[in-house]
Amino acid sequence: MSWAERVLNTLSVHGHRVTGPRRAILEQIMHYSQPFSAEQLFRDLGGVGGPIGRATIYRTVDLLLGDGWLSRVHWRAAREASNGHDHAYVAVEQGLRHHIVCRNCGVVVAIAGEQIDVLASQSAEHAGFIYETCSLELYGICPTCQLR
Amino acid sequence: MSWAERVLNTLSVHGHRVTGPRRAILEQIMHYSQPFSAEQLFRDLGGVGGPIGRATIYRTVDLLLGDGWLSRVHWRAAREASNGHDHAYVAVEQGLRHHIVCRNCGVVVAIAGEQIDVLASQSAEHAGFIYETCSLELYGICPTCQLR
DNA sequence: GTTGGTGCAAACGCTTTGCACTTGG
DNA sequence: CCAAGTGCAAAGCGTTTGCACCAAC
Repeated sequence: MSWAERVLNTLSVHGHRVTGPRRAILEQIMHYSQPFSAEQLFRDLGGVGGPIGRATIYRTVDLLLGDGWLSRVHWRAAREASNGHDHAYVAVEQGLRHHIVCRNCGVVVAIAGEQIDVLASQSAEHAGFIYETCSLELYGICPTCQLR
Repeated sequence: MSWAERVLNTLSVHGHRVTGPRRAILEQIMHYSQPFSAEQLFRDLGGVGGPIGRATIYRTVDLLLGDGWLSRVHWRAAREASNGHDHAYVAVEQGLRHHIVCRNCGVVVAIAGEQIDVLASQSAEHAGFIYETCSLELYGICPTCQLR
């Protein structure tokens, strides 16, 4: 079952509707290997005059973000890779909340984070906090860019 | 030497000027214990008609961000704590790049991250990347809020 | 005296909103 | 059926920019 299908199933279970625009948006998101912006999504889905309105894009991105299906990336390198837009998003695979972004080409690779989660929860407790969640963004140069 | 003084020294060394507005902005930032937005900074420094223009706030925040003196926080909880504005910033103490944010009151505590950095660099290498840097945001409930 | 920094106000562009229409369940 | 979802276009608003003036070094 693909990421898009999993998202649709969950939406359905949560009482949301599985609509054409949502299918199209999810499908498009799956094709990205780099952080993308809402505007870029809009453009790639047909832009002005296309079948999907801007508002729907933003509302859907918000929905996905709220349910943890998307993660925001906001460092300069990531933003630049995403055409200069301020907010870039990355699809989140189950259990792979963390990711590493290439500062050169912007490609994103999800990484397993059990150890990170453990370490994070320990750090939180050390500060007296009740740990809830964390988000880690790594930056570096990907294998492909290293060869150039 | 305070954070503001350290920042000013570094700016000076880098060929930037130590001006009144910059002093005021740095001073104000030191007073925050929660993530703050550019707009909030502008308001707290006098707002419209005040001694410092909006443009200066934004330009300075950008400068500080670029040199790593500020860190961006962008999760919903943090944003809400920061009056609903999209971008929230946190002053970065030397070596304490990571921080934990209380989901309830928004208070921020810096945390040491040697272990996190080590783990991050290992994860990056495991993915074939040349590690450069990382940013970790933890979320939880602070000691004070736990008592309520 | 230079040149980087600043303030102002207008321009920008991403995001949100109101409302009538459409559609999924 | 009917509430959730959508499209459109306008409004909103945080952020950037151009330009003349000012002040740090």
